[in-house]
Amino acid sequence: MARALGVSATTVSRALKDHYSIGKSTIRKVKKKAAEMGYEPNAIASSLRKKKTNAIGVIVSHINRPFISSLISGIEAVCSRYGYNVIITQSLDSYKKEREDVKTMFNSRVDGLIVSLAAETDRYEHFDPFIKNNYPLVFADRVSFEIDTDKVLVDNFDAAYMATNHLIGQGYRRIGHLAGVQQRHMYQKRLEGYLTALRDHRMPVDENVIHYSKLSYEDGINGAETLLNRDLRPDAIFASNDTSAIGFMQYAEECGYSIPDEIGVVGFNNDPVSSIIRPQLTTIDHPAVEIGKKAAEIVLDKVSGKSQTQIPQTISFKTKLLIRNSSVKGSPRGGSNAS
Amino acid sequence: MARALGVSATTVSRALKDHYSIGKSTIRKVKKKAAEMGYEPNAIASSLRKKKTNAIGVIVSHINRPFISSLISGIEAVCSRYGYNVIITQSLDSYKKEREDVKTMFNSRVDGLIVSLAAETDRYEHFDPFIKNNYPLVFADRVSFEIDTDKVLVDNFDAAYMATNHLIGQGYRRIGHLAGVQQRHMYQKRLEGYLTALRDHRMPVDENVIHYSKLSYEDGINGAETLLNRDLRPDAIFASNDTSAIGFMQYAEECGYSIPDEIGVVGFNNDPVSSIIRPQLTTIDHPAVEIGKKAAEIVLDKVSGKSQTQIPQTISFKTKLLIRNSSVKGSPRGGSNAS
DNA sequence: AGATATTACACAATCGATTGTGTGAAAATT
DNA sequence: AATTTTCACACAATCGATTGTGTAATATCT
Repeated sequence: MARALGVSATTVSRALKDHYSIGKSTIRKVKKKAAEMGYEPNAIASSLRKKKTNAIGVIVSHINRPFISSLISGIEAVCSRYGYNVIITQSLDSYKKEREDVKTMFNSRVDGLIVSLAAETDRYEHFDPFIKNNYPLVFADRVSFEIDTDKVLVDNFDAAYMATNHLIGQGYRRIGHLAGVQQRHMYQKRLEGYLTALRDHRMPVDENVIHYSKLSYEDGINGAETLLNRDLRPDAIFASNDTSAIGFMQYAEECGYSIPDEIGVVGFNNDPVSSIIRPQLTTIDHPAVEIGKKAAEIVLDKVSGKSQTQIPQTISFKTKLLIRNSSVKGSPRGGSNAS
Repeated sequence: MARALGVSATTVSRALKDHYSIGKSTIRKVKKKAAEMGYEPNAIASSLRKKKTNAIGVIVSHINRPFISSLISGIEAVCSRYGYNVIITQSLDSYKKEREDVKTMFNSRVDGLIVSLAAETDRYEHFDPFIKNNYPLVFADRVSFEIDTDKVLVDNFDAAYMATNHLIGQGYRRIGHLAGVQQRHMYQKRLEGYLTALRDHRMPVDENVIHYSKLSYEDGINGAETLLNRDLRPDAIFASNDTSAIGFMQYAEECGYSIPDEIGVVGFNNDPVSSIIRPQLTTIDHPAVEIGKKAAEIVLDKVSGKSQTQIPQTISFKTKLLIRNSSVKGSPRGGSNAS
């Protein structure tokens, strides 16, 4: 292309990169010409030759969810800093779509792939192309331990334990749980942490105060409707996400229960809404952006060959319990913008 | 590659696409072999040759915002259906970053570009590579009329007019406004719609009840603090987004004002939080996903050559006013899950 | 049977940047 | 002055799929 300015393509290519074998005057000349004719190198051709696309693939369930979009934001921030593009698809929690997405990503020859698994997924052969070719593959947040890859997640067990422990410490005696799909490891761990905390305090475990669902706002309402009508209703609830916790809380209030005095509520994720809702929701701070950043760093380290270890690592972030008004008896209903 | 099975690359390439000039038996043979050796075509090479990447670029300000992530979700849904990848970058509302992003997108040779402008942006030369090469370029939501491209947005004037009109109809007599950065066309139009509604009802316009900001939650609080301490405080507010509306509302409540009886509040966007907060927030339903879908459709139509017209079109979505409790005097504070 | 049409595939160029190797010319060395 | 070293650049192959053209082999027709 730019060889219409007298020199060979070789020279142009090398001049633009300050190659040692090109004369200084030529470099200046080429750069000037390139600038004035608005020349931009074709990344496609470069990718083909270098077998490197400078693109990282990301597969998530739904882009428009607070947690997921923060995750992506973190990934993009890191990738962009290192000159990598981010290609995104959403599996919509469908195993089939996820399969296709993985294939698409592979065909696009992304340099690495970050995945937050679809809810449906319970087999993992579709990741074989990446595994077998030793392409960087990192699972973020929604991971599976049935496949041997790098994983970045939070310590769900610990977080759930903290949350439940907190409710116990606040004097609640019959703590229920809104549990998620047990297919996903994260929700299993949250249930386990909850159960273990109860047992450690020699409190009875009652399956009747555990409600399984997909944790939507409506599921929270349904959960409240179900659990609060039991003979022995719970006097507190630990929900596996904020959305369902708020559904639960609002239904309980409509039934005339006072939060937190009669029923304590703890959520999970620290969605923006949790600090805006009144009473403010006690929840687990989930470092979504950090997880995204870390996942991206791992992938990029592998891509650049910086990372030595071939054995997959699992990075587990510690979470923080954010104690707010929904779980502390005697709290004011509104105000006190302490987040 | 797959020519290690007896035939030429030509034949393989054509067999996989059921080219007419390839024998049926050969096609079957090639496909079988390809399947069993897990052959996947290299999209990069294909892109280079066909000058088509099957990728659409998306530049937004911040990925992790309810509105933006929904926009992206819509874009991805359409692109994915037509076999296109979505490459995303976030400008972080920086003009400089947006510039770089556009260049990156161009170098990646995306087949089309969808942009929601950075708040800072007030020049548009960086889009020249797309304009001059006649690559599809569509602005979504945060558009500018200083550059001649396709645009997809909502009728901000009409929405603001409706919102203000509604407040007037509810008997509020001194309606304030939380206005956004006037750099952006959308916030100008919302201000105009607000002003026009007032004038049409022969109500006085008072700059003292208009508060300009970036519309964060804190900006909403500041706005309330400022406006409610004026000699003639507003008895209602129309905010240019939900986030600031909620900040305003909560601060007002903390000051002891009753919403909606003493002060009416209307937001903009229909963020998820708006129907969860109590009192539920009257707001404008902003079809973010639809805007994303439409923008993607326009781009893809141009890419595939379906679209005849060369003259840029502006698609303006009508919005709906969602009347909830924050603006209807005598409404109950909580409950009534009518969204 | 000979001529024409059809079928089935291979050849070779191409997309645009990259990179190892080759080669003149200028500079440095003995 | 002859030789070695350094410098500055061009040649040509390559990445892998695509595509217009060429050409055998088979089928169809008169």
